[in-house]
Amino acid sequence: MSKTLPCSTTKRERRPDARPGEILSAALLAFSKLGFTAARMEDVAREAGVSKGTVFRYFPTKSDLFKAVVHAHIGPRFEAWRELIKHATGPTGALIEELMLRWWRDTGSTPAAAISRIFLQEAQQFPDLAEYYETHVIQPGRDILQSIFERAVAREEFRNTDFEAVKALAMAPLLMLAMTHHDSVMRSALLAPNQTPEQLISKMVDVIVHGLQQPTGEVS
Amino acid sequence: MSKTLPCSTTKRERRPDARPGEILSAALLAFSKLGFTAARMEDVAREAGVSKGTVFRYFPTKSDLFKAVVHAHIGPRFEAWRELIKHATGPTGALIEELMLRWWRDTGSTPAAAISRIFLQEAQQFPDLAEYYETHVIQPGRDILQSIFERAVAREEFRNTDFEAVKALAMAPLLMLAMTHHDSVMRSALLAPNQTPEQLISKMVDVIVHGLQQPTGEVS
Amino acid sequence: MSKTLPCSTTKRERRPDARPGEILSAALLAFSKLGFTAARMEDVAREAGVSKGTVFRYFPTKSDLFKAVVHAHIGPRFEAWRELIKHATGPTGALIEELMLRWWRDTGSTPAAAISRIFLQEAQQFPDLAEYYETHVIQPGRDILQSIFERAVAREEFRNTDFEAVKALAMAPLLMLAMTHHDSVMRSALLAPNQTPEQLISKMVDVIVHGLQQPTGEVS
Amino acid sequence: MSKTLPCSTTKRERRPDARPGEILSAALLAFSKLGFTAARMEDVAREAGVSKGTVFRYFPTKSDLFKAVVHAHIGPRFEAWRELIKHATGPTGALIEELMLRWWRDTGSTPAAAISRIFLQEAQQFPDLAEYYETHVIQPGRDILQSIFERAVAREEFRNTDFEAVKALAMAPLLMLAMTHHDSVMRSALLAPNQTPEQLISKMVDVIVHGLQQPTGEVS
DNA sequence: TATGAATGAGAATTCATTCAT
DNA sequence: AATGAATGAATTCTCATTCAT
Repeated sequence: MSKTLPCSTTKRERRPDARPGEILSAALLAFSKLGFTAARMEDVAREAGVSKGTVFRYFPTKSDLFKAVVHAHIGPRFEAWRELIKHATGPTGALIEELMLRWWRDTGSTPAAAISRIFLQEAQQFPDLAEYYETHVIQPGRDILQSIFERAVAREEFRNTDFEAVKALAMAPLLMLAMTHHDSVMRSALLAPNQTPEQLISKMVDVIVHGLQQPTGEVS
Repeated sequence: MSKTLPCSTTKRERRPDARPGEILSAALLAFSKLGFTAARMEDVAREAGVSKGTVFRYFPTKSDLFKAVVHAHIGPRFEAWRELIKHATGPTGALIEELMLRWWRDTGSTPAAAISRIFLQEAQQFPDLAEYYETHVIQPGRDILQSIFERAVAREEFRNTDFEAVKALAMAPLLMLAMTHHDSVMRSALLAPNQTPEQLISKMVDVIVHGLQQPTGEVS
Repeated sequence: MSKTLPCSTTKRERRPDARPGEILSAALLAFSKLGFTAARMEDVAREAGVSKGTVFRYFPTKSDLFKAVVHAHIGPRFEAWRELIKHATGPTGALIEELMLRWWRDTGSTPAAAISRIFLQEAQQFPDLAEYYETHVIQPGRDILQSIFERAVAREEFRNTDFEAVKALAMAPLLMLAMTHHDSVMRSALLAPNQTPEQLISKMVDVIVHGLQQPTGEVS
Repeated sequence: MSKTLPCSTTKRERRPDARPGEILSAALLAFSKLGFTAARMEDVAREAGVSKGTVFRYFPTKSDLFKAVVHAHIGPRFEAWRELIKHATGPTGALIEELMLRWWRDTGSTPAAAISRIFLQEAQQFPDLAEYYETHVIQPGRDILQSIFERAVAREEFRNTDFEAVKALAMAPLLMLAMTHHDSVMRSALLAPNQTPEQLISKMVDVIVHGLQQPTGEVS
């Protein structure tokens, strides 16, 4: 039955090194569409173009796969951002806008953004991941914003204040934007019908920066 | 023959009027902990102190139960808010702060807030609910904010601008706060260690209001 | 809350004596539509216009209910038929036709006919019922046919032969007719499009009687 | 050969080609014993020697399994019968007897006969199957009988008459025989204690053929 | 006695995981 | 190493039966 001629053409392309990456991409897609519980390993396998068994060869359990997805997409660009801040010369408002638009372009608008959404739902099932996330994503993010604000105070652009709330004010809309970007219903909660995410980001930065500027006159 | 030996606490109680509400509460809890897919109907039953069968007596399917949970907790206080706005006499900043603190107290900090989080993850499975949510929650919310801003412009408190982004700026942190409030990891993404949600809200309103005030001087 | 005035009008008609009969009728209907397993006790209750609890008051289990249905509709008219045979004077063909048409009118075309169909499917689950059926329905039926054939031989209408097969030949189409009468698909297996059951019965009797008549000539 | 070794080690076997057939056989057995509703998928699995999951791998739902069972056993031999008729030379009585005995041997006495019984009880649940059955089993069956009768008329063996009733007279006992063959109680309704199905069939054909022969003398 | 709410064993179906090929 | 057939525990949902009212 299975007599194969001694033909040298290998029908299947062998890319064993590429496999894990393809599986991770497929898994990110599956998890972002359905969440951790509802996504099926078979979906991941099909999307990755391999068999179920192969997925399990690289990632022994579904949880392992999820953790690997998170690790593969997490905490990537802090170094680049720190460089940007270090060498920035212009006004802080423009710097913040630049950083936010970059984050949106590189992370928020990509499938990786779904990870935050999944975390929001299922972090409790992965306490070790959650700790990792806290250490490698949340804290660095807050630190970077803090350094920007301190720079702005030093440059006498912003009044000195408690910046904790401002960080939340700046990060929350971005995260919401990212988390809702692939869901038509929830997206409309943030984004007006003809508004692009980039426009929203620019405008928000504008309001925040205004709100933080040195008071030229009195404040209510 | 009668195998029922210990008259333990398994008393049947007939309280048909109370059951649906109890089940709904239990379901909200279960869904908010695990999400729609991962929550088991048996969890709901145990939490409500009834048997599996009883849950199904009142809610024929898991989807029906979820929809009932949403309907029971959705779109509640718009009328009260509109009244508040209509009779408000003080500065707009104080009005916004009052509204947001109320929302937090009445909704955001309660288990009902989990509904938004579940929606974020699984709305696609419930298109009819999503439409309802859009109509009865999101749109009214946006409209109320819009009316506040217009009032402030009329009173010459705020400069006139495109308020779409401001709405997002105001709503996103509240939603994030609500969605992360019951998860220790994600909560720290927004809230600084010793900060209360109320403090965060007040401070954020302060920054936004500042950012919208009539320019006393020039803007960068 | 439920204060009822000392009004003497009883809202509900009390017919405790009629209850079991109504439940049996409802059960026959339900069983005939869906079979024993698929029919639900609640269907029976609703059809009978009582509550589930009431059904169980009269018939402790579903099996008991089924057995009661069978007993209520079984083995009914043998005496009447025996009388008819005893006093018959005309040709045997007419007698058989008369008996068959009566059976069809009184039993085969009524809901009671469904019992045979259900039996066919589920007799194994009710061995005691099956024995009862054998004793009180099948044997008497065969005996009556036997007596008719013997009468016909005595009257020199029929040639003497082994009548066992003839009984099967006579009974099978009637039973099939009864069992398929309420199912449009299977009914067409027997009944031609514009044929009535009565026409079919008459014609079949005609053929059988012909086949049994004294040979006037030779037989192949 | 096909007896499973009494070795208790539950070895997994991979025989994807053989599985569907084995499952179908097991399902036919289970359905014929209990009917569609009462048969459990686990029964089918155990009978087939596989796990529940394996049954569902090949047949996604219980209905699908039943439909597959029907298709596997339905309407098979019409071509063979038509050939037989075309080349028949002898008397029609012998031809009919031959056909009926063949049907009994090849279909009526096999487990496949149970399909008719299940249909009789539960066809309403499968309207598409019912239509298929009507088209591919019932109609061809009637057509074949019709062609035999017309041949007999042409050969002047049978008097010309309306054959619709005769078809019913011929088919009903066969179907009843098949449907009751595996149930000891109902079987005795048709078959006398020491009678074989083959004897019954031969004798019935004899009576019918007699009843249809050209009248040598007068007819009632 | 009648009701229908409550129960829980059981059935169909799903899917992470295993393992023969 | 790769495949996908096979497994069975877990999950939704059903319904005969029980029992508080």
